[in-house]
Amino acid sequence: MKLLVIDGNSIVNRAFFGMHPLNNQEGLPTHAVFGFLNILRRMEEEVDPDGLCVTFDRKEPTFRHLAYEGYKAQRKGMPEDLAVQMPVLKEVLDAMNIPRYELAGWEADDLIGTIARRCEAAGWDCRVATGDKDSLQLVTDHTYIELVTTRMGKTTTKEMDPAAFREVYGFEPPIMVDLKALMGDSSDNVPGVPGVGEKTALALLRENGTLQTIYDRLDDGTLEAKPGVKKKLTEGRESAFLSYDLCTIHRDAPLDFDPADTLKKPVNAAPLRALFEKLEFKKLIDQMGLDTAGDASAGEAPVFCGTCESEVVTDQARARELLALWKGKRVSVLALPDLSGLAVEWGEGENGRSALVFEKDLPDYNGFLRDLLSEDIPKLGYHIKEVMRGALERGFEARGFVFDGAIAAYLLSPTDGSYELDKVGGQYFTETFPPEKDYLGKKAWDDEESVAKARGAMSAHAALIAALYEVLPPKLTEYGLGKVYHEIELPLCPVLAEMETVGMLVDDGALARFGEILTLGIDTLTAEIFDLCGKEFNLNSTQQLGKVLFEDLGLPPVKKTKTGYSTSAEVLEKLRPAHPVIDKILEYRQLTKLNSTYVEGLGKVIAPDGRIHTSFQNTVTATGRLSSTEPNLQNIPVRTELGAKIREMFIAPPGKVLVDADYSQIELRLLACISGDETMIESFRSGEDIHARTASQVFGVPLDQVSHELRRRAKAVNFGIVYGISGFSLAQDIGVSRQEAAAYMDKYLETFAGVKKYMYGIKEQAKKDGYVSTLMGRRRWLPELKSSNFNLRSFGERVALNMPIQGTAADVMKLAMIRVSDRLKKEKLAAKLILQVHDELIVECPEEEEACVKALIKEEMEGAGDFAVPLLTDAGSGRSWADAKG
DNA sequence: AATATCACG
DNA sequence: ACGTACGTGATATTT
Repeated sequence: MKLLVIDGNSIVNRAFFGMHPLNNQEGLPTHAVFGFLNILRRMEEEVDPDGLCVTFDRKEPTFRHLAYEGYKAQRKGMPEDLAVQMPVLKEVLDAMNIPRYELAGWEADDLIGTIARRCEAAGWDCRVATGDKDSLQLVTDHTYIELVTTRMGKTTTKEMDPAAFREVYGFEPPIMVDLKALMGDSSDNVPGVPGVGEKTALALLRENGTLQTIYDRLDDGTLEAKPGVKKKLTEGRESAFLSYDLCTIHRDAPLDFDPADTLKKPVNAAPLRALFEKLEFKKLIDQMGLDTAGDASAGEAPVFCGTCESEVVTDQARARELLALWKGKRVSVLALPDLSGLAVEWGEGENGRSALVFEKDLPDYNGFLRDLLSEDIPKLGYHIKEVMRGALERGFEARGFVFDGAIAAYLLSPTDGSYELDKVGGQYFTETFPPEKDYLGKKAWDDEESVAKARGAMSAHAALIAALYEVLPPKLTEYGLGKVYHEIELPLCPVLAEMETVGMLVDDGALARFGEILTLGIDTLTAEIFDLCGKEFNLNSTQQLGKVLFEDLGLPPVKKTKTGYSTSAEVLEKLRPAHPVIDKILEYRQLTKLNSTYVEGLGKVIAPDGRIHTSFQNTVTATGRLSSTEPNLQNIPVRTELGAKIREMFIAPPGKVLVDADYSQIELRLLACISGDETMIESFRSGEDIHARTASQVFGVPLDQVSHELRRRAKAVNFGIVYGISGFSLAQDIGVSRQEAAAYMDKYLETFAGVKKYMYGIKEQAKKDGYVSTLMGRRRWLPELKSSNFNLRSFGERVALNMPIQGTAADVMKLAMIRVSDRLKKEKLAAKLILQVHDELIVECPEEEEACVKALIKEEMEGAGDFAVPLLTDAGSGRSWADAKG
């Protein structure tokens, strides 16, 4: 038999800090309960126990706390938002018939220890789910700890059995207490022996086994240790044994516990359903099969299109009738890929109605689209850029969109990653919506049953778009996102649609020839590498390569990954002098990367018109940048000579040229403006070389004597500052000692005092507000800053620093794109914007427009923002991307 | 589906 | 003392 014990306080804390806040409509925070239930359900699935129970701390201080005042002082009260969820969670557990244990004066750890001991006594196995590493001392052959960690918002568990424990710590579980008694634990305010850290403590324990032995030997003079250590041990004796006591989990709590009580029982369905409804955990009701439990709300609150009548339009007369009806009305449009079909929903009194129109069914489908997508019918959409591209591919422009639900949802919460309609609907409404794959999936239209389902889903989603139109815009206004939404994101959609449609011309012949050269090189290198290694293997397998390098050839491993040896370029670079094969492998890597990702990858996506049409994603990044997919044209090589050859393959057609303009150091300029640092602002205003200036200040040499190397280092410091770097990483990056790197940073922040002030100020502000924003108001929420997890919190702090800078640069570029596109149209030029790479724009235009376009694009990019320092661009032109960039 | 690696700003 | 820079996407291997 097996029992799963959940450490209630620990897990609910993980859930609370690890998830985005969630409220029900009454404003009651619910995400801690929601997260807890998710973790509980997952653990139950993974562990598959016979019994289940949950333990909780009581607030009162325990007898152990009283023995040492510092302990209590360290404990902070729970955040209000979590505290109000605790009684709710307990109510839910009761309704689920899961026993919970709490005992005044005893900590959850002690209860768990007690439960585990009694389990073992009864012949049961015990699994403890907790995020608290202190519990690891409980690990035995029959009691494992399921260690729950939340990293970057994702929850994972690691099962710690005795073997796993030894693997990580190198000693037996009970020794953990001895270790902490020596080294202390600042997070729990356990003092330990002052002056003894992890290294010393581990060494002592390795030699002597336990704390008691160490002191016994100290007393009888047989302890082997440096005099300093002995002195510290003598002085810290009392503290050590007090710490030992503080850290020991007591397993003798007077708890009324019998493993048999924990055997699983069915839930009390009706009250549980009522609770979940109050909490708006619609999906849990579904998943736990509570739909029919009780009859709390059966029959009421239809889904938006629950009474919506839908029809499939197949004849022109009906289509014309509908178009006339929609004129001047507001309709929702949900489109299938390439506009091959769509659902149009419109309100009629209480009920919605929807029309489903498919290219294959309607004779003059294109004519229908033209009318529907004209200015005369105001439309609500979802990913309207896709509709606009679809229209352009059919030869006309889509107009009249007044709302894009996907963009609105993205701006409100840009870190969600994806915005499927059902997911967003589930976030803002209590209903559950059918999944998008009902109409986008592979088999969505295969048989009669799927078709009916697909149509229903499309109607429901079209109706949902209208509902989102009621809910999201007020929130955009409330959060100050109106400007970014109306003045940047919406007007950018037609620009992106046009860029994607126009695409970029590729010299496929030259690309293929380049591929042949690469292949020759790859074959030669492969043979040479096999020869040098004395065997053949799959060079693309990092596992096999690792074995060959570090086992067969006996090279020293520099770094490990979780699956074995690291063979990354960074590692290989260090190994270069050690063996001639390393060079060949690096070269092999470079060639295969170029060949498979760029030559072959790009070759596959050249359209019949000889051009590559990327997709720009405008609801993906957390900072407001665009991203580019299928193919990604924002990571075409440029940094190495060979790689840059790929850019020679991107060309203008005969009679045309490419014009390329990029912002010069836009992020650093914005750092200067956002932080208001006088020195940096002045430097940019006077047109200095900022990296040289930085070098001069930081390294203390005259401006005209800054060497190439010093400038390179200063550049790395400047980049690092924008990313919220630590001294360690800077050292790694520029290859100097940690102390040296730290000194550079100190000097930097001394020179640019405004930047230093910003670094601290923005973190404080972010912590207070819960978000950071760009100068235009784009916002990113930072729940990470409240995390108790050091790494997650530090990450949040770096993001707080970086997002306003990277995000403002993204805003500026988006504005520039709208301005450039508008100007080109206004001036009636044939020039077309075809690509954006974060700080770079590319236009294709007739040769005769070259000079004019170059001036225009420079003017519009530089005029896209008005800041304390000028925005400058470098512009060039040529027959290929490689030429234009020079 | 997860991992390792590497391309870009 | 933590663990080590922000933002992306594609490919190949392995599970």
